[in-house]
Amino acid sequence: MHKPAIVQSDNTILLEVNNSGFEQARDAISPFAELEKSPEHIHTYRITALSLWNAAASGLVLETIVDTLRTYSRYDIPETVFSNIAEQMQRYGLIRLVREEDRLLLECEEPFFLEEICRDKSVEIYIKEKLSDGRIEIKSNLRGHIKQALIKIGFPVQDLAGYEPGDPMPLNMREESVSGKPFGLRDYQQSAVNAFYHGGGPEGGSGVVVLPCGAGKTIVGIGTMACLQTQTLILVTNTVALRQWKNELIDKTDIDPENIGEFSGDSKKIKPVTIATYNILTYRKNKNSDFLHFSLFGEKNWGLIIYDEVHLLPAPVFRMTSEIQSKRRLGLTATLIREDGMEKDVFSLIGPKKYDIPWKVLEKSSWIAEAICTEIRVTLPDEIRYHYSVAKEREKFRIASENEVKNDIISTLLKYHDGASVLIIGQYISQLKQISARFKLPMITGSTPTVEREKLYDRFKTGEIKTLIVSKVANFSIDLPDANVAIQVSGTFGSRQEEAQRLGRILRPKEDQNKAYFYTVITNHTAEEKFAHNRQLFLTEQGYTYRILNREMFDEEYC
DNA sequence: TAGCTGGGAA
DNA sequence: CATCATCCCAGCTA
Repeated sequence: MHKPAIVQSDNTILLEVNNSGFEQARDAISPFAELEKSPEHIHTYRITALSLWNAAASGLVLETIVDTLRTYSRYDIPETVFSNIAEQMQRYGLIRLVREEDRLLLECEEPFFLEEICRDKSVEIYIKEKLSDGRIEIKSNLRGHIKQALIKIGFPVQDLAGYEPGDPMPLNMREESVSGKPFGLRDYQQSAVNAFYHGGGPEGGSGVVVLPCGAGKTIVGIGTMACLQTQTLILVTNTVALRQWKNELIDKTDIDPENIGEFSGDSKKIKPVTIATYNILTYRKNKNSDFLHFSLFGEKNWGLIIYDEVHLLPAPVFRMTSEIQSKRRLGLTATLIREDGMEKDVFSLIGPKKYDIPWKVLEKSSWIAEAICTEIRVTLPDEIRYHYSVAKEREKFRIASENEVKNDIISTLLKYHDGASVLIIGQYISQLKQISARFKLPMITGSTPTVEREKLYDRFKTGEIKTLIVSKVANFSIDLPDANVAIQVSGTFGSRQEEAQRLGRILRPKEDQNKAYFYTVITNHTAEEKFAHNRQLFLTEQGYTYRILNREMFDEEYC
C-alpha cells in the first residue's frame, strides 16, 4: 500500500485523494499547511512561514510536524524541507518583545539576529537605542509598528510586554439563561477561552480564536469577558451583530443592561461594555480629515478589545490597533483567510492563532449539521456560447454565472427536496430577479427594508414559505433563518470565505437527521469554473468533499 | 425630534 | 476583478 503524501523540496505536499490514508493525512497536515489546489486526484498543500508560525503559536511542536510528514510521506523527504520547517518554527518566539519599567526591549538569545534586524531599513526607524547588553530598546509608542515591520522580514515577534489591566467590570455567566435554558460553556468553547487566557505566557495574551459559523463565537467572547472581569470594547461588522452581542450578554450574564453601551450611527453611548461598529471607527468627513471617532479607544480604560469577524477588519482599524498594543485583544473568526492578503497584520497586530477546531470535529460531535456538498456542471447554450466567446474577458464570468440553464437544475432540486427549507443564493440582482419571476419565489436583497425582511424571515421560520432567494445579504445577516438546503447559483469571483459563510447558513444542527445539502451550480468550460474551484479550497481543507455531477449524472439521479 | 432618502466610503 | 451590501451622516419633511 502506497502512502498518500509526496513531500517536495519547494515546500509543497501532494496528497493523493484516492488513497485509504488520505483523510488521516489531510487532518494531520492541515494544521500547519495551506491547501493551494484541489482538483480530483491530487491536492496540493503548501507549508508557508505564516502557517508554521500560527501552528507554533497554537501549540504545535516541531517533532509532531516531522513525525506527521514521515508517517504519510511515500518517499524520502528532502532535507531542505525539514530545515525550513525547523527554522520557521523556531522563529516564533526567537525574538521577544519585553517590558522593563517604561522601556520596551527586543531580546534574543542569538545576538546575531538582533544585528540583522538593526541593519534593516524598514525596522531601523523604530529603534531608539542599542543597549550594551545586546538588547534593543524601541520607541515605546511604536510597539505595533515594529511587530508589523519585523514580521515582514521574517521575524514573528513574541510579544511578552504585557497589558494594562483596564478598569474592572464585574461580570459572571449565568447557570441558566434568562430564557430559562440551562447554560454553560461547551468543552471546546472553554478550551478556546483557556487558550486565549493562558496561552503565550503566565499573563495570558492576545490572539485569534477560529471557530466555524454557528459554533458560538459570541459565547467565547463572553466567556473571556467573564474571565478577565474588565471593561470591554467590542467591535462588530454591522448593527444586527451589535444587537445580537447585546442580547447574548443580557441573556447569559448577570450584567446590568445599563452597563452596555451602543456606539453606532443610531446611538453614541459609552458604557463599561461598549459595542461599536467598525464602520463608525473608520468614518471621516472626507479623505484627508481625521477619523472622527478614533477617540473611542481612549474614552475608557478598556482592559479587553474584542474584534468580531476579524477576517473583515478594515485597514484603518489595523492602523488604530497598532496604537493600542497594551490592550488585550481577542479576534474571532470562522476563517483566518483574508482575500486581501493581510493575514500577517492580523498575526502581528491582533495576535497569533490561539485556538481552532476543524469543522468536521464539530460535525462528529453533532454541534453542527453534517453537510453534503455537490457541484453541478451545466453547459452554456449554443446561442449564448457565441456571445460568450466574443465577450470581453471581464464579461465572461458574468455571462457564465447568469447562464439560465441553471434554472433547470433549480427546478429539479426544488422538486427533489420538496418540503425542505431551501435558500437560493446568488450575487447578481438581475439573475436573482429572473429566478424569482420564473419560480414565483420571494427574494431578499440589500434594498429590501428591514420590516419586510423580518416578515419574510418569520414566514420562512414557520414554514409558510419553503424557499427564499437571497443576495449577498446571506453573507452578512446572522439573523437569516436556518435552512437545510442551499443552492448557490453565483458568487464573488474566488472568495473562499464567502463559500464558507454560505455553507454556514445551513450548518445549525437539525432536529431529525442532522443533514444539510449544499449545491453549487456552475457553467462548465467557462471562466466560472476556475473561480468556483478556488472558492472551495477552504472547505476542502476542512475535510468537505464536493461530489461533481455533470448534467447527465445529475438528471439520472435527481429526476 | 423622529423618520426617511441619497451620497460617499472602504 | 467588479458587484453588492453595509454603514454613517447630512439634509429634508412633518
